[in-house]
Amino acid sequence: MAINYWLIKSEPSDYSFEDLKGEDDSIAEWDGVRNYQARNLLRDEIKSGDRVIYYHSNSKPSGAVGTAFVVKNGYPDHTAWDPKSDHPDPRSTEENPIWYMVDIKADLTFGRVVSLKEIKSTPELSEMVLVKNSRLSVQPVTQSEFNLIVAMGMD
DNA sequence: GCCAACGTTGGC
DNA sequence: GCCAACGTTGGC
Repeated sequence: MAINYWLIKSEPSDYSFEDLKGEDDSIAEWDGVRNYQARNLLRDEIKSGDRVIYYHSNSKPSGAVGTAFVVKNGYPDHTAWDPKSDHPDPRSTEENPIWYMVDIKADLTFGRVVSLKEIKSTPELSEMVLVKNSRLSVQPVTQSEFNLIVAMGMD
């Protein structure tokens, strides 16, 4: 089965790509997503083996900084029912989870940031969800968009 | 720090 | 089911 490509956003002051690389095996739970559109992707669409672009939002400059692999399919986000977590949601329970997450493992580290400005000024990338709906924190990208951004980041 | 765009909530 | 109010995201 063909793999799919995604882009995930994080504020580096919250959780950066370097933080991910600092985890055991460079693997982390991608928790805390509290948006239904993104949740549906995490629960239903994003599968182990898929590749993701890691994007730093609210940064200087904002942009893509590396890639990661999905290493675990969607499963309930247990931080939702932990009142001490950063993103508690009392409506979500172990019996009836609302929110989902996947596990990701850092892969390529770009030699430079592929900035949002550069993405916006690249005609081949003008259809990206990132450009059209800047708020979705987990979003699909095409294989050609993925490959082009990697090529730009690794050149 | 400002604020536009967007998603969610809740009154009716 | 509409929509105003509110909260959040994220570029700038």
